[in-house]
Amino acid sequence: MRVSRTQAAENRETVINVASRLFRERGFDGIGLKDLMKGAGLTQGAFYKQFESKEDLAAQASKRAMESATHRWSDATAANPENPLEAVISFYLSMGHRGERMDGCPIVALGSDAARQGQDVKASFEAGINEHLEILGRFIAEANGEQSNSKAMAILSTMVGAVLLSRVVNDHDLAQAFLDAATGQVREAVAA
Amino acid sequence: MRVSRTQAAENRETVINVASRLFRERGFDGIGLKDLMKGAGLTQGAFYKQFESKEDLAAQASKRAMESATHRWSDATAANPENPLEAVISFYLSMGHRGERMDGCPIVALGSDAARQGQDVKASFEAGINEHLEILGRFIAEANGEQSNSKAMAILSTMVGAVLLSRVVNDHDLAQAFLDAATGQVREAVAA
DNA sequence: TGTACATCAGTGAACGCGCGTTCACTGATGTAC
DNA sequence: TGTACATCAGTGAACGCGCGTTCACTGATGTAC
Repeated sequence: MRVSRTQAAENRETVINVASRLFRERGFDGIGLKDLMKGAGLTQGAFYKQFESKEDLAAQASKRAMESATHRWSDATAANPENPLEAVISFYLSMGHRGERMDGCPIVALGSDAARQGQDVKASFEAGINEHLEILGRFIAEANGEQSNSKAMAILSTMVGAVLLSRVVNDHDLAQAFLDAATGQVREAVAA
Repeated sequence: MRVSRTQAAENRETVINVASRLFRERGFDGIGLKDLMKGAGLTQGAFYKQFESKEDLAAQASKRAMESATHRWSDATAANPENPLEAVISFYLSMGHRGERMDGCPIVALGSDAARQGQDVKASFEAGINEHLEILGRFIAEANGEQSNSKAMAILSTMVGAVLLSRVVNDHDLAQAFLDAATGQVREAVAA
């Protein structure tokens, strides 16, 4: 049965939000359209009224996931507005973040998968990464007055790699050691 | 028809080698047993004479992929034996490595997928990561006399993150910038 | 403002297909004597 | 060393299942008058 335009638009947003979380948890290939739509309270048949293909949804959901990641950075800095960089670092390089794949950084959760996707998905990631770099660059400038894009890239690399490595090992102590080592190096890089 | 024990053992090794490459290229969910066996010159029916399940193969192939990654590090250092650390850094953080998912570092190619797998796959990664850390630690000690596990972890994090980030963006220049930024930071970290 | 009709978001079944896994069978290999 | 038999790696078809996608249908929404 037909549904109002605003309701349809809301449903679309819900599907994208649900997908952005379930893709992160299970991978693009790890969850089907049926379960994705069910998570949004709809049936699979409605999917193609809103999206061109699963790949199309993957691109939309990747964009949404990256946007929600920048929101989480904002939330983290709200707790420590005097030192936003330190706030981001300690949130990102925490065992809490390691544990929540579904709501955590999409680069870590989906990076290996995204590298195999088409250019639309990569464009979503690229846009989000540029946004992340801009925010990081601003915080670094606040911390030491230096305007360095390269430093932001190196720091993002270290943080992404450390959380990824912490997730692929069983050993909690080793996972923690990666996060700690990265924290130390990032702090040094900022100060340098 | 039956095949000699040595032939059967060789076939098993071939399947593991093929899987270690195809999993890296397409992900654990991106390639089926039929194509995996075909890549080894066998039919799918033979699979369960050699492996318990696809997950079992994933664990074996992950182990093999990590081992072949350490071999590549050795090859890289053979080209520049006086500065093995620099040899590894410049090989790992290159656009060439970015482009060859199938033969490149499994942590980058499969890290996000591995984080969703069972403990056997993670154990394979963990063992390979420890091996990588040991090699890195040795090279760092050669370079500056310092014995620091933490430094090896931070450097590995930076390198893994940089290649992952370079792969999820379409823009070649941005990809190159991530590799360059990481190269700079890793060199500084070694010198520090 | 009220009525008649066209639109279209959502439903649920169906499509063909490839998946991981199982199985009866084959025939060369390995073993027992 | 030669023969008879048991073993078992590999074959190819079949299993049930879930996948992404399509489609006829429904009925409330939106539009035209």
